[in-house]
Amino acid sequence: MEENTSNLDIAIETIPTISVDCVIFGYDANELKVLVRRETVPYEDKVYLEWKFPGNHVRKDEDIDATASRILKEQTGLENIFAKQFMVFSDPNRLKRRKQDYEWVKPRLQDDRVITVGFYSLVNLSDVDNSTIIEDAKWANAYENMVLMFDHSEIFDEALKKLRYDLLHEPLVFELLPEKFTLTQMQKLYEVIFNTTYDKRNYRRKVNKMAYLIPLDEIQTGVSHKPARLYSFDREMYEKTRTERFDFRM
Amino acid sequence: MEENTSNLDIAIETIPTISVDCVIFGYDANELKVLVRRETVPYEDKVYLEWKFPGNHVRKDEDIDATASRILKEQTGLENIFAKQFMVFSDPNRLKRRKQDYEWVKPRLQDDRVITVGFYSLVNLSDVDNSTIIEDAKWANAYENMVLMFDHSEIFDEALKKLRYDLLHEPLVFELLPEKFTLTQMQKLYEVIFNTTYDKRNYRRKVNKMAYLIPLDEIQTGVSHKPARLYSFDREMYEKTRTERFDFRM
DNA sequence: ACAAAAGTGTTTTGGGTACACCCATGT
DNA sequence: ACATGGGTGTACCCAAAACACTTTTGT
Repeated sequence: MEENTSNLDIAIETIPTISVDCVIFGYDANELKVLVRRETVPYEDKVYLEWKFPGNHVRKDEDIDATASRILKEQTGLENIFAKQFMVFSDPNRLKRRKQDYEWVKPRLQDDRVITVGFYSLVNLSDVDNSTIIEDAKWANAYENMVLMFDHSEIFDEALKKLRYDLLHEPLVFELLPEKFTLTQMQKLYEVIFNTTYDKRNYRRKVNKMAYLIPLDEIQTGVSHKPARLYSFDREMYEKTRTERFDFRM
Repeated sequence: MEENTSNLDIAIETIPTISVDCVIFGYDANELKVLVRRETVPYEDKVYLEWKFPGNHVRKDEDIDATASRILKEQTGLENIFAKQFMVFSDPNRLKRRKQDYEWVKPRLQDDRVITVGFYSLVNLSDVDNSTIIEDAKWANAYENMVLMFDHSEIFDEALKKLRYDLLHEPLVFELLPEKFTLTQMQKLYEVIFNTTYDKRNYRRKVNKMAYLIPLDEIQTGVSHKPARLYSFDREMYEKTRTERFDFRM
């Protein structure tokens, strides 16, 4: 679960049996992406190229949200981005499901049983400087159904389920959008995450009722068509006007 | 986090840094209840009577669902009852928030840092034989706002939030009802959990659309008024007819 | 002028909500 | 006969969904 720290550091600083794994979703060019890291896994005279989500052990003095923030900073260079725990994965054999994976991870562990807390996160890809920050990592299409190490495919499924669930009940969509965005950008984002399409007029009627969606005196530039009005999200207004039963279903 | 096992057993069998705490909800006589255990906490020449949720460390060979099942069996005598993880609590100081609590728990721990996974559970109180099973425990009114040990008040708040959330999106209500129930019992249960009231006719119109709610050729007995028809939940029918967006909102 | 996306209203349908009386049973 | 909860229908309003054309800009 640990790639960036030596065994000695683990012994000194971390809890050997608890890790955090992060499913980092990003949005770009009408595609939902997810960050995976490449690992070279030598096994029986072969070398496998495999992929997994970034993860890390929990340090002795931090809570799991701090662990997740630390991982997100390392992977994306960003701080204060949205992240949320969604599920604990605790199968005693979760690291041993394939021999080569277990052989790869064993020397990095102090204990062969690691319970991991899954976090999902949303980042706006235009905020990420891919060239400098990310090595041995790629933004994969989230619907590509990659084979991942350990139980990470299962972790992905649960993360996507929870992302969709939460997106309908919390204003998460604004974590994925730039500060100023068009209504079409917002609509496309829902469409790509829920893998569907919405009627433009009905969609706009619905979002126009949201008092916390502020139309700006500003329009798109650099597009070869009628430029769209930009909007921003007013979190304060949202907190003031939200109701218990509110939902973001489109 | 551990009351029923000696320190030696912990050393042999369990993971010292990970526990499961269970918020067990039960329904009876129009009241939502929650199971708390009494602990006697001696501190500075006084003895405090305090309450907490039942919890236990995770054993080396079990996943956290098995840990939760084990706790539920110990506390209620019931097996195969609904339980669901809802959140991880990982504040490094969560056991040290009050001195007397920490002094009490310290000798029961191998490690002063324990991360706990919160589970909530739903039981039908008519299935529980309180007289024989539960010692040093009581079913408290869930809305009593008890002061609990450690971070257990926070755990309760999150459990109730998740219970309500899930109740609207999964057929959990049937875990709390007896096998055969009346529509009024079902309505009262929603009302007590959401602390509100619903119109009887509108409520019935809504549930009558649920194909998996089977009217039986059987009526209540022993009531001094018109006896109500009994219904049962057909889980197979539910699985067949449920849709992605289904919800149980009343 | 053309391409490309922005922006805008009406109609139909179904669900949510508010509301009051008679019925069947036990005591 | 009375008390108690069981059981039922209608009217209004609003939200969801289906559907097509004009506008503005860049090239």
